[in-house]
Amino acid sequence: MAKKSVKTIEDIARLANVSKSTVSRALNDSSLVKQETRERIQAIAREYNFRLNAPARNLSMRQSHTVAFVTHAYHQSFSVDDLFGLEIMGSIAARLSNLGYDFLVVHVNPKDTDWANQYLDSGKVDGFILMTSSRKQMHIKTLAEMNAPFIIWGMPHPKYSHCSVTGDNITGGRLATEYLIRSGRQRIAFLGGPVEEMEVQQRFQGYELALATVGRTVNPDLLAYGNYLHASGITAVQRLLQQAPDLDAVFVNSDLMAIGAISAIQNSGRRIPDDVAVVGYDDLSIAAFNSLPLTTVRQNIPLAGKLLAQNLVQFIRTGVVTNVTVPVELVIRESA
Amino acid sequence: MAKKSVKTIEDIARLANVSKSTVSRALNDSSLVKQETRERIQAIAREYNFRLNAPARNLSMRQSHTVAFVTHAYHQSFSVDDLFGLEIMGSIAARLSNLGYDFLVVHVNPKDTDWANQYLDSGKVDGFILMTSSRKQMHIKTLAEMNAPFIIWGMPHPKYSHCSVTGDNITGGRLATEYLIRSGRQRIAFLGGPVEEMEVQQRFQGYELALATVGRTVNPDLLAYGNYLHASGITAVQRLLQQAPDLDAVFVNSDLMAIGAISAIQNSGRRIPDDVAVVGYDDLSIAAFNSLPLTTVRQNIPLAGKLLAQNLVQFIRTGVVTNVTVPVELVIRESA
DNA sequence: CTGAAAGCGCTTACAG
DNA sequence: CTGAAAGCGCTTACAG
Repeated sequence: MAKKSVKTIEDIARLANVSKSTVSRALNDSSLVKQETRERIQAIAREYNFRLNAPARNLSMRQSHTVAFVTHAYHQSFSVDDLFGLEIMGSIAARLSNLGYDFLVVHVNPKDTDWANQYLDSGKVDGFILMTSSRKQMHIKTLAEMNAPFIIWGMPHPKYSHCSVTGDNITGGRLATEYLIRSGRQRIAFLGGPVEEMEVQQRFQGYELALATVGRTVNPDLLAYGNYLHASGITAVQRLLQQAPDLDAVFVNSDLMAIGAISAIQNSGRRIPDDVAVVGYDDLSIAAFNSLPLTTVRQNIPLAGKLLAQNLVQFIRTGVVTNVTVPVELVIRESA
Repeated sequence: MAKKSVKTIEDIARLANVSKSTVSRALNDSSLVKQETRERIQAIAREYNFRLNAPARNLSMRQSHTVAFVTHAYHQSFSVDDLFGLEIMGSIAARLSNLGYDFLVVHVNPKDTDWANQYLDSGKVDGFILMTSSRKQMHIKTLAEMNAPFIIWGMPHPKYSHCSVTGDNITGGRLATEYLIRSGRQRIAFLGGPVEEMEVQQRFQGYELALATVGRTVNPDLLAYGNYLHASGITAVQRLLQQAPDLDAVFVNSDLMAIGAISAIQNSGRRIPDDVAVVGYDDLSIAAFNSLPLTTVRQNIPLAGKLLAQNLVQFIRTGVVTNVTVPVELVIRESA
């Protein structure tokens, strides 16, 4: 297994009898080289299994060609609670890789306010993808004010102009509630994510809208909020059950909370979906795997990830800021 | 928000009235600079929020200071089935970051045999962390033969010398089985991962050992194999139930399969743990979240991730190959 | 302990 | 369409 002898474009240049410049252009598919030369050089590169040196290229171009995925890290270590992030990671990585970008995962310490500088000023990354997190608003502010390229999953910050991709939360809330109404449910509870989040307020709007359409009105006893995570689904639904023991349905803002809610409801002696119907949100892979498969509002995670990747790269390259919302759909299984 | 004016070590050098060399040394904590100078320079760097440029540093040092996490990608997109990988990712990333390494995630296409070259020869990464995957043996061969620095989760390949960290599978199998025996179970089934895997064979050894200790012997009707994933737990346990309708316990090689197995067993009209006890493996976060919390063999994921990170970095730096096994423990919840 | 200088392997004006 | 040369921002022998 001989040490590879062709390691730099200079080696290729020698082999092809051209200059380094031409090799560089050929390997970058520049239209500045004659097609025939380009193909000849590319063939040689392929033959010798040659790869451009990334650090050299990045230094020269003053771009890292890599993007950071900033993880929220509710806790010290990852768990199912981070499943949404994991699932979307897959499609982000795929799209990024075929755009020629690498995918760095950055686990930020919530107290650390310096991470963005650390990765940007060092030339390690060209931009950031920000997922949901309790600190999201603060992070957006930091990034926006330092003029860092970034994109977020969720509603854009009202005060700053930046890229985002978000689900259609109003429709999501409406779809879930309409279905519950059509199924004959009379006392439909709303179990939201954090009240202060725009996304949650929009899902609530959808809920309210659907209710209003059939002449109903929101009952404050039927409202509770959690933090999207499993444990909060349990406690929040217990609160609901106490405030309104006769509820017969609950629209939950995440699958994780829905799974928690289901077990708490079952423990209270009620049957699902007979006594109370539960609709989740997201359609993570566990929604279908759950012992009681979840009826839920499906986010289009593959599309969302793809857009997160390509719109960030587009922003890095051209500076155009996009705010897109991806459609949701209701998938009916057994919990409602 | 003025554009930053100090961007390179040259700027710092000017500010500190020293040479670039000295700045470089000071910022790298070299003992070659007088402590006082070093501290003065570091203070200036801090004041101006200066970061060394990573591509330049990497080019100069001919090291990327980044490690690739190679994901198995059973499917196109991530799901709960990749939860083990996700959970371990957290601790790997943490340890890597405090060793000064970055964490790239590489989603390899199973058919692609070229990914390793692509990342190594381009100087994008210094080494690889390989998790479980159907192609693991082949990937090890590829990496070993190209002399790439890497570490795997699992048993090392017999033919090649390389780093690894693995769980104590024999003890894991023994612990689970002994507990089931102590609980008075008479017909204990073994639901393994892929038969051809060393890890699975070792868990089987532990199972056999525990049985032998109380004078029992392995009944072939009580054996089945899956692929660690949820769906295979369902089908495999159905097979078992057919071969041995009177089984009263099953030791399952993953939590994911265990969850599938539980629902299939319940659907067959049997109660858990009363009629049949189920012990899982791994103790992923879902084990505790499951509607029927899992009794399971806990892998020490935080420790495993930490070792995976630091032993790979150690190998990169010094060439010493380590093969370590981390302990397991039984955690008793409600499924057995 | 410090500095001047070469070198890491690319890209890209500039000139032809 | 092609090449010579400068430059990207570091590190590190080498000399002092």
